[in-house]
Amino acid sequence: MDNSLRSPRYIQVYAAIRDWIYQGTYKPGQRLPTESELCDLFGVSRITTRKAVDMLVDEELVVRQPGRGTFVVEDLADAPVVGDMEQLLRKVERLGKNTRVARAEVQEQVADAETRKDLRLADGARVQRASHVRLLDKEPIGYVVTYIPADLDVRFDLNELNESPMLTLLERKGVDIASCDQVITATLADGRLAGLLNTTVGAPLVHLRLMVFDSRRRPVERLVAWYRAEHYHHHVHLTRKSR
Amino acid sequence: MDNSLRSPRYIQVYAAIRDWIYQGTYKPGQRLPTESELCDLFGVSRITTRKAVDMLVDEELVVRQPGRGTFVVEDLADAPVVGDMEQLLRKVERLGKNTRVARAEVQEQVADAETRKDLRLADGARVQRASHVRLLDKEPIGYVVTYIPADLDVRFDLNELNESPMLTLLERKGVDIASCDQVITATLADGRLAGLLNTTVGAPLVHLRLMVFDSRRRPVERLVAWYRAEHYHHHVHLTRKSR
DNA sequence: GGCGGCAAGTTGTATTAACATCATGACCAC
DNA sequence: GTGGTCATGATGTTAATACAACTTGCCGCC
Repeated sequence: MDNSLRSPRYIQVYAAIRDWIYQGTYKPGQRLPTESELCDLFGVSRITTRKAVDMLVDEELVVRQPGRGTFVVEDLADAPVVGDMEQLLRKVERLGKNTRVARAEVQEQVADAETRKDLRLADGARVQRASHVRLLDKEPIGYVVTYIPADLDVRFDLNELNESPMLTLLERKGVDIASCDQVITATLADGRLAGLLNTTVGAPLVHLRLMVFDSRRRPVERLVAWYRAEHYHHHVHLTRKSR
Repeated sequence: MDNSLRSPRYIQVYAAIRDWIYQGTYKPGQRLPTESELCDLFGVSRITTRKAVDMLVDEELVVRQPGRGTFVVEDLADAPVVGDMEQLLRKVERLGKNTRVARAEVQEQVADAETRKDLRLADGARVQRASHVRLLDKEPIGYVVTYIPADLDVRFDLNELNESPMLTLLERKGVDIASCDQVITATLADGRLAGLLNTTVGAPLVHLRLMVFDSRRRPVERLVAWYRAEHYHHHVHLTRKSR
């Protein structure tokens, strides 16, 4: 490692490994050299190497497997934006405090095909389905439907759901929420949604789908929501660790 | 720190400080105890403390100022989701390779009011405005307009813009891209957009606004885009560092 | 009075060291 | 053969320590 450069060594190591990956020296699924081999290769200590690899892990460019090694992730091609879920949890919690719910419903039922697929359930499996309209200053801003596998053994009643969002409740009930996938797109209000959201048919809506997983990557919640566009702005802030 | 718990010490320290912040023990703008004070408070080494604070910095809950201290960020309330910009850069680069552009235009002009505000320009300041329709398999999927301050002293021609997205070009020309803010919402196609995107008036569109900043937080690009909803799904993957 | 430089305090980077946890395969006892 | 045990090597966590870079305020010199 060249010490005359301004950038710290761990950045240089990070950039070098990152370039290996993007240039195909190490291909998806392949194992990287072990950390001590990397130490020897770059002539740095293990802490420095680990800090570099930590950055790659944060970017989800590589995954570490204790006892086995560090591997380039399989799906480099269309990796989604990666962020920190802690923020979503706080955001949802705040939303729950600053808004009210209306038309709340909850029932246990047999899962429909799409829910079965997303939650990886067998035919005829049961789910808890909860839905509500969310109000900001008595004005409806979104319609939210959530599905929870019945075999998760967590039950909700209407009072709870009026108080806190499902995600907050899940956590409070001890479900170890670990990650989620969020897909956002645009759609139009049909007659039913227009009625629920007090808007006109054809109004622009933000359509959000959320899958929540526990630490063993089992799906624990499926959420589908429609928000009135004028009340929903999905804000993402991205920063760069280095050059 | 309790060693009998399964979670590592740096996670415990992280959670403790995080809770201080959320519970108002340390308020926005306030300085946290110094790292060595934190070490004494929790009875851990500086490495452990730093790792905990690193996590808070990643979440943008606190900012470090070398030589001064570590401070709680000012705007806790509606902090956007924070992620890694490296991924966006790669994504944009791939998009440039997998799609084509049509109706590309570029010209230097006086900035309109909104662009002036976003790019923090004075009255009468000039910008380069570039616009194009992006095609996937000859089908228009989005209409993109970008504004670059003229005093950035970076010039583009149509050939370049046909080849690579603006963000890729900016980086290639040596602009040190450091962070960005992205806001996504839904809207409807008006007559002009419907024509450009080969769709109908009233079709659902994903509306994206992007502000790009350099390492000194100066705005270097403003991007406004409309994508046909069926061709744009904003995918976010969030993971959790701990409990 | 103003300016420069020094000292103290804080974060930034880096090393060496040790032990814990996990996965794997070889080996041995049954 | 089957199953348990152990050694090995990988990542995970933590410690003690040192020096560098930066900010700020104090203090003395001019």
